[in-house]
Amino acid sequence: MADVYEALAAHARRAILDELRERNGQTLFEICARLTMKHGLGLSRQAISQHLDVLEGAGLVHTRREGRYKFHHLDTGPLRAIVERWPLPKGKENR
Amino acid sequence: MADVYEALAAHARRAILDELRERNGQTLFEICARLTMKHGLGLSRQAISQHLDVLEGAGLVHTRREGRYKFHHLDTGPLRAIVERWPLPKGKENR
DNA sequence: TTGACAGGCAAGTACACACTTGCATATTGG
DNA sequence: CCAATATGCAAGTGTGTACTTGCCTGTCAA
Repeated sequence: MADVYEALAAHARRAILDELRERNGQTLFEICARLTMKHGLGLSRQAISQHLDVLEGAGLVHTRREGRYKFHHLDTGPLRAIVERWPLPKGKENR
Repeated sequence: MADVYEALAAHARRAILDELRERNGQTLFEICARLTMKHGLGLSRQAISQHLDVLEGAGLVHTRREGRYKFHHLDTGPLRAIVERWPLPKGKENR
């Protein structure tokens, strides 16, 4: 299981998280299309699939299989470990 | 200026942040010694120095020069960008 | 069934970066 | 001044990993 920090290290993976935050539960092909269109990333399907594996390994993405579709869901929970490890300065914890 | 995500990607840099959280304002040599002792990392001085440069570039560490000493201070502020970009699930924002 | 669609597996390539080695620069104490 | 301390600079090496290419498996509709 890869750690959260490694998962966040790649620009493409952060873009995927952005995409899932905007529209949760997308399939691999949807993510491919939208990443190419909106974020201007020209990545192959396999590249994105590999990134999704890393994100899932870090617990940032959960998947749900349905027939020939596989839907990807964002889970920001693991990010809490970051701000718990190095607490933020007081004043605005709740945005 | 390197981004926060890249800065957090390396295990050694996270250990340095841990060390600074425990005892703020350390010099390079102090960090070297304590990393070797407590965290069991066998890194050269230059390696740690390079890591500190990255952390400073990401705004996670600020430095203060004083004679031949250079003190390193932790700043967790940039971490806020992470939880603002992908908000945490409701319920426990303030631990 | 056949064909189209959605996804998975595996090996190869290329570049980034973590780490080292060697030398140079500044500050302080004797 | 001289030696020790604390740090900086620069080039080289090697491994990890992001990305590609090629092929295979599974699901649905006609």
